[in-house]
Amino acid sequence: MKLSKSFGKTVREAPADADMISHQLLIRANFIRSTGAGIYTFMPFGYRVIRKIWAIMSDEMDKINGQELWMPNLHPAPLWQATGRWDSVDVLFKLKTGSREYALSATHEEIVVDLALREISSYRDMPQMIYHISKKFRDERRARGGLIRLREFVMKDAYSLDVNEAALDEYYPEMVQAYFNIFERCGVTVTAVNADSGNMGGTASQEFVVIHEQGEDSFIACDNCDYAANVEAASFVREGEKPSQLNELVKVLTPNCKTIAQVAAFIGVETSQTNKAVFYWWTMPGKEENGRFVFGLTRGDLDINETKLRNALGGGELRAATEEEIIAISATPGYASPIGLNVAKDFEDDGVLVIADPSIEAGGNFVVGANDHEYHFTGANYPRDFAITTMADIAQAETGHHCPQCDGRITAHRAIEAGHCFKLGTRYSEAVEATFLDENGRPQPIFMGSYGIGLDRLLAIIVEEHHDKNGIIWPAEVAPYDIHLLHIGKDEEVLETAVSLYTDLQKAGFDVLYDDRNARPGFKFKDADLIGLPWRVTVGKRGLAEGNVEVKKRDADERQLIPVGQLIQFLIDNR
RNA sequence: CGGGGCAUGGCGCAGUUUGGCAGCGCGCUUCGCUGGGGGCGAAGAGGCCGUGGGUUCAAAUCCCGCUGCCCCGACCA
Repeated sequence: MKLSKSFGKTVREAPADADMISHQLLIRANFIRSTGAGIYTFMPFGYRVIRKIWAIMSDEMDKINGQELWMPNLHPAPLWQATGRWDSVDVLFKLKTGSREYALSATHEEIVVDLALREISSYRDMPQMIYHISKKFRDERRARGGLIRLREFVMKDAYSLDVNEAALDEYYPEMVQAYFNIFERCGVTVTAVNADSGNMGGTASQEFVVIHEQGEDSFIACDNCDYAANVEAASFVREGEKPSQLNELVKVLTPNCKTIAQVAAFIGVETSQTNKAVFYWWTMPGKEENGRFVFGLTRGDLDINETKLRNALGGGELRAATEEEIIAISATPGYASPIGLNVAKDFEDDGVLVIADPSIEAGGNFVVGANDHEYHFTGANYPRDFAITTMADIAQAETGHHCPQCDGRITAHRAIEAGHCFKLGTRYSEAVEATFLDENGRPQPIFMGSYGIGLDRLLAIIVEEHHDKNGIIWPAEVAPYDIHLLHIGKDEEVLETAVSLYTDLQKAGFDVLYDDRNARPGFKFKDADLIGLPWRVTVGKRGLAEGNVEVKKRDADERQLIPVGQLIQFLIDNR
């Protein structure tokens, strides 16, 4: 490609509101252009990188017996209604035309399970793994970070179909390894962590995360062992002992102490010597009218993780309870505890659902609300002084907590989610009765797995990890071109040499970007650094007088003079 | 969806406080000089000041509504 003919051009300044480095550099270097919030055009350079990543993914998927196909992006509504996700997936783009309704492809489980229903009839038809690379559309409430969170994006999604859970369990690690291979070939350092499977449903999932302070995800990793998990799935040891002697329950006046920090300071104890109550209104999907009050209880120094709480409840939606709802269960906002409330004995019982974190037993003689305005109790102990409905791990893991696997401490990291693997099990196949006949002629549900990586996000992550103050530094396998060729000055011999190198390098199998513009050298060098191809070859009068051209790797400081005749062999040797 | 910010030529910005000719840098066109890290000079093109209403002799500037974009949070397959 001759730079003088390429579509679009590099710009000196990125839009001021581009916050992430990848966003700034990709715009400046003419890889992407914004078309709307969370909607981008891939310019020719950017699209070449997408195709390079695409090739890596196809290669790794094919190696584990994947078959690439191409599924549609317009999904008839009945397919999504059949799995129940037409109503439960709130980022789904829906279209209506006449009497027909469609969803834009937010993901492709519905299409796959529909295909499986038609194509898989016997255990002999499995195992299968199919995948494709195509557009996804999600009505994100807030697109952000350039290519990090988009409304329209490109995803590689793969789906495995197996006869039973054991077969899925056996295949799953191959996919995880393929994921590590993909990320490694793209030059990205990932950590695999156990994660919550969220709306996807299923039995297990792993997230591939890249540590990044501007990431929107966070995960927990042990400083000492290999324990790692998304905060929504991370556990930790509740440190603290029950006191040997239980104090008496005493009601004390605590004026203006509505927060844990205030009451702890007023009484003169650590926040870990208190209990924290958080109130939610919980609704199961499709049963909005049958909402229930949920009382979440943890030790005062810990926070409730809503996803963990939701999982403890078996799903559904949570929102903060209103003051009226709190008063309606006879609790006092700011001074609440389960003491004196009609606590449900179990989920069937009508009382108040109290979900408590085990941390309320790691300690004792707590300060808790007295359900009376401006009063707290001291010396509160479970189960002596109050009942709960159930105990569950609902507290958020934080930096400094004790690792659940070893003696180490855990640290919370901000991260970008680069990929996700789910063991879906029979969540989708049962919804549409996608079954097959086993060896005994009995119908069995298909066991599915689904595995996704966002290509645009991955491209952005590559830039986040591979750049310097001058521009992008593309890893060789994903670079849009191999060589940035440029000439300096107007000297006839220089021009002729550059033009013939342009042809010869391409004949030797290299992808070459030739800066043939009549521009000053500094200008060309700045552009070369910005675009960030692995090799820069400079033809100038000075070097050529000695029969040399200058070769520089983008990520190295030193330049080498190579005789023109040996350039191709040099580049092949150093590929 | 809650909070905050921004909207002036392709990009980056000034001008808005205190209403009175729409400006600067980069980029673009033409010409000349220059030629190893975004060079210099000269002459040009390009803007309904996001949008709808209002106040006023007069609105980029003041008032009200709307839209778009960015950031934080919530949510997230």
